[in-house]
Amino acid sequence: METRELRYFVAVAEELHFGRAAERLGIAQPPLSRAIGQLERRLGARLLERTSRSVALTGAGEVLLAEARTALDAVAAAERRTRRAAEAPTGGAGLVLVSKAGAANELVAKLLDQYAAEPDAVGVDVMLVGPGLQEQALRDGRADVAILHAPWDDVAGFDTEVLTVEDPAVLVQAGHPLTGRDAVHASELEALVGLPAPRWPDREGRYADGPGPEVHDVTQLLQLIALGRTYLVAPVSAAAQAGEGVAAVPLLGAPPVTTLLAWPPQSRSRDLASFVRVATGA
Amino acid sequence: METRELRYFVAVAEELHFGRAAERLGIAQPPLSRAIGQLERRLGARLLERTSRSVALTGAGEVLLAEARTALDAVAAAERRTRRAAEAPTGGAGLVLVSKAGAANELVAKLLDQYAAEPDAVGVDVMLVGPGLQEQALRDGRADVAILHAPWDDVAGFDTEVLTVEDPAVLVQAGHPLTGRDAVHASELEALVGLPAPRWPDREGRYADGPGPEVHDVTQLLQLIALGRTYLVAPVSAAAQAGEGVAAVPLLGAPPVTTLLAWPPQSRSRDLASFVRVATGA
DNA sequence: GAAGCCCATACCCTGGAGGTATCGATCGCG
DNA sequence: CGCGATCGATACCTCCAGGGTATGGGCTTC
Repeated sequence: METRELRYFVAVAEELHFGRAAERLGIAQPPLSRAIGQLERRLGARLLERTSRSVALTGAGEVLLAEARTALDAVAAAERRTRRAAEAPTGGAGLVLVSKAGAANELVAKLLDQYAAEPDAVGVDVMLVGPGLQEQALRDGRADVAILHAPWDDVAGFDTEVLTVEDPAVLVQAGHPLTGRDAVHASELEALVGLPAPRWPDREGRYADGPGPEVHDVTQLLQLIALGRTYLVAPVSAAAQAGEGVAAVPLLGAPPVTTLLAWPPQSRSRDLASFVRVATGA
Repeated sequence: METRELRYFVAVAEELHFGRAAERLGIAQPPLSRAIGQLERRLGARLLERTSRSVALTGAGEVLLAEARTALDAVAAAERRTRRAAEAPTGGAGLVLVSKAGAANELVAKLLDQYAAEPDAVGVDVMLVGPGLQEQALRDGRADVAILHAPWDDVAGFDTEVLTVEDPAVLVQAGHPLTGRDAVHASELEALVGLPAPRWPDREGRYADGPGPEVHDVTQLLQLIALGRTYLVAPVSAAAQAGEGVAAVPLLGAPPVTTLLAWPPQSRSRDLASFVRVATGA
């Protein structure tokens, strides 16, 4: 199977419409129909159930959609990381670290300082993205190593090292009724806080429907908290840099927040290995 | 990048010889030279340093080799799993479980029985391979779920659930001096056992050089142990099924052996999920 | 039943992948 | 030092696969 075929199939599977998929791919509809037909014939599997009015995925089609996405990510990662490896000696960054915008700032700063002091250190670019998007950056090669927060971020499929374990806290507007309390229990959180959770964009930059403000970075989020429009559950350390107008209340009965370093398991890069070694204090 | 280009590059990178790589790929040498040249031009990166007498990987080339291997595995997995998904309703196996030949037999049997009793159970094929080859089967889609043994097998990159934790033991010929002892400490194992470790084939079916007999399944290995030609460190449960002529001595000072279930993290298959649920006793 | 939507088929054309022949550089050897 | 052998690169040709346009044919909708 060629990546072109996988790209074509993913486009059709996502659009469930040959015409729109072809437009998205920048080709005409007939070649797309043929390409999918050939793919089905060679796999010996029906991937799409189509009538002249609708297109639907078969079971095999759903399997291929999931597998094709990860395969295409792996190919994209190969291309990006190779490009970066070639540029690295001539001024490009040797490593890209991705973190949640606004999170774990102190930790990251300390980490970068420590690493920069190493004799064989290479340049490190820091990339900041919304929650849940770091994993994607790691998978498709835009980043080499990520700061993740279990249990919120999905750690599956990466090598990890734990950096810190912290208790969670609720961040609300200063003066909110909750701030009068010593702590909140997770089970009563929703009722007591009385505010909608913020909504972050997904990997295509779109927002799901629902209550709660749309946010795309932490500065913006902290302002919205200070204005009493939303709240946030975060590690206690985040409360320190929240600033004016925001108060933190310890959250009980919730799992601790583990900050960890994650990287793709097949990475055998010398630079990455030495970065991880420094980060884990070995 | 197309998978064809990645296959070509991997062939050259592994052979470090355009002629042999072309032969392996079943094409002539000139198109291969051109394809690599084009790849380098499009990536803007020199991948191979070649003189008329030698071919060597550049830094970028090494990165691409590692990344390309995992990308090609992902593509192969997409193809295999799609094929299997299409065959499943008509008699093919819905799931493929891969385990080390001869290991954890009882556990696996119990697991399969429990799962088969589920209302929505699908057929499960069991695939047995040599140590260290299960991960590859999982990565390239020949299997959906594996039984692995930490810390011997490499768990990186998979979702896992722990099944059992056991103490390790040394399996030697019955009557071996060691069998007179209550236990052995890991640090003194090599000196006391006085035998070479067995050698298993790697992913291409080749054996590394060194002392110790070449083995490719556990029956064969147990016979060799009974003949006093080699020894094995295994979880204590393995000793039970070792049979005549083989004795087990507890091994101290070594990490416990964790038997775990592993599967590719992106798998969203309903069947796999229910298998894992049964296996973890939830 | 007329119109519109949408996927499949028919047919043509071009780019690029693959083949053969050969060059040019390098190394070993007498 | 010159000769042959080795090996990657280049030149040139062929052919097919991937892409385009035109159109058919099944459904749905008023």
